[in-house]
Amino acid sequence: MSLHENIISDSISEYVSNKYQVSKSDINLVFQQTRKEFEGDVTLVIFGLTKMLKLAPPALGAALDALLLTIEFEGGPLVRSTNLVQGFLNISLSDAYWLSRLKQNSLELPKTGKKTVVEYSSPNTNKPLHLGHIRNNLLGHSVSRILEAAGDEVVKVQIINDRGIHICKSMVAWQKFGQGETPESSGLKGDHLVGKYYVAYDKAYRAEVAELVDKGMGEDEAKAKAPILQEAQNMLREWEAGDSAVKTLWETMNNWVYGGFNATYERLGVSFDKNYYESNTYLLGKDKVLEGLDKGVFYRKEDGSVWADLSDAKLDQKVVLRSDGTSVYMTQDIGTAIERYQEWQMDKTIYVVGNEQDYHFKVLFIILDRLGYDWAKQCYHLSYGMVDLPSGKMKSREGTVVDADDLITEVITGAREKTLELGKLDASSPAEQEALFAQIGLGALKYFILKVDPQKRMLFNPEESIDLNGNTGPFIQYSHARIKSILRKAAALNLDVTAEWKQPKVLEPTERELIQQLVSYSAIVLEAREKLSPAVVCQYAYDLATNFNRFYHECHIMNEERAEIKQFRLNLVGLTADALKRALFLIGVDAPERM
RNA sequence: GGUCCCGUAGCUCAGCUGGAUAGAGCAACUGCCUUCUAAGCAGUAGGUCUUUGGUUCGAAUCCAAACGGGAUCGCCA
Repeated sequence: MSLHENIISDSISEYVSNKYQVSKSDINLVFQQTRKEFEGDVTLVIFGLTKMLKLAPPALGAALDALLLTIEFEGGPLVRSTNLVQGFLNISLSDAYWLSRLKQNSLELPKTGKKTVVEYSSPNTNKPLHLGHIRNNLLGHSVSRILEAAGDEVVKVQIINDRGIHICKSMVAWQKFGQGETPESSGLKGDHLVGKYYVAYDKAYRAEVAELVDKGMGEDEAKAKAPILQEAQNMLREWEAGDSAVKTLWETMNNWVYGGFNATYERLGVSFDKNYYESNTYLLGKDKVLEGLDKGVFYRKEDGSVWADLSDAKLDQKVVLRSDGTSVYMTQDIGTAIERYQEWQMDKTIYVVGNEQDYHFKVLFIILDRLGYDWAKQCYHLSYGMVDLPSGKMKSREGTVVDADDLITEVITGAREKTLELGKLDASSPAEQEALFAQIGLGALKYFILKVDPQKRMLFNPEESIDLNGNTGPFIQYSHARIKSILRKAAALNLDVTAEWKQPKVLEPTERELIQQLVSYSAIVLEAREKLSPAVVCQYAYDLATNFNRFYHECHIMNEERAEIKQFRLNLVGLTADALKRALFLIGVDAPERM
């Protein structure tokens, strides 16, 4: 609730509770933003009150009107005027109030003293990153920045799934077909090189299965007995046994992949404070499962496999250790969670993982709870929807996956073409221009993805993702650059943008709207933290940019003749630029000084 | 089949702790660059908020069911 809502609310509660002998706690006032077609800044919905007090809206409205006009704020009236339409009391606040709010507005929020670990990305090391990872990365990174802006201490981590049969498949294929190829010799990015052999594996595997089926073997049997699969399985066993040749190859190929991932992360502008590797944590998970078995949290079947019985939580049985004693996905997530808590003692953990794993995390959190970890209740799965393409769902087997590196290159190319088309580039160096194209292209891509509510499945249309007009990242960047241009002009004339302004007699409507938007910044950050949704920030940034553009169109700034008003407007747009830049920062988008 | 998520304009999305005539952008059509960046501003047109029932003074919003789309229920990760 904002300041004026609190003041008005207190005042009305006091009045009503005294006059009508009702408890203050029963008085629930509903505020909403006044609709455009009515005059006012904020609207109090009084249906609830009229019902509780058994009064007609006009009678109550008149009483409240008189009351509101007496409220003082810093020596002047808080409320300029009100009007009642049915059960809606539209309230216009005084300009003095808004200007005071603007002067005291801060874009810094107090520290909460809470520590949050955000896990995101979590790639497998057998193939390059794709569009799905991009949504994941942008969400994780943006949520981290939002939490930080809201005052939390944030630790960004990724768990790298660096071990398992999928890696062995790439390794086997590289051994068979690779002829010693390396990123250097092939000129391929390391993750793409390893991905190439994962594809080669799959191709060989399917050929072998088809051949076995031709020879009369059943399909299921053929799938299990294809020689190349057996080679991969054998390699996994050798890996687990610590075979040095296998380990060396594994390390080599994984390092190629890490080099590739890091390059992609850097282009995307995301980062991590710490990496966890499944190869380091899966054994801890196994120990913890065995402890849990002793404590009766799990049970062992005759074949030796270990299970969690979650039927009392309306879930199924879930395997946590295979009959041969090796770990499954759940095992290592248990280990990682425990290790991480020991390391950070965090108040909250957020797992940014796609919604296809809703069930997995539900189970994981229950198991952690049953193992006796009270922090299990502070674990949260930030579940996001799949990314669809206009052609349908992404499927790696059908080659319809959008590669992350290709996509980044494409949006930058798109930004370059469209910017050159507009022909608005200042005389800047080629390097500076390229940097700008990257800022704009990625701004478009990030905004396009983050403006959608994380929980929803989204359609990714490559053409629309590089749009520069309308509700897009570049529109917001442009609004910021426009202000910067004005401020440069002011600086050239030795005008001090940060100097104190004198209060204009009357605010223009577009000025007032811009101020209202500016002072709601901190509330928006808190809402975004509450909802863990960068989309909230996107909407805010867009609204703020729209408000600025309307103001810009209605009011002169540098051409304003009245010096005091000019000074005020310079201040106002300066503050707007700051807020725009901060909001963009929260969604990982750069704010160019000119464009 | 069980569980979970989604269904709003031609398209992509807001709005969902119940409130006024359901909002943006794109696409279509009209205006506005001899004053601060037209990547902009103003406007026209476009909707039985999937359907049905319920709760309520009031439902896109809450509840139930149906229909449609998706995910998941592996000793894969």
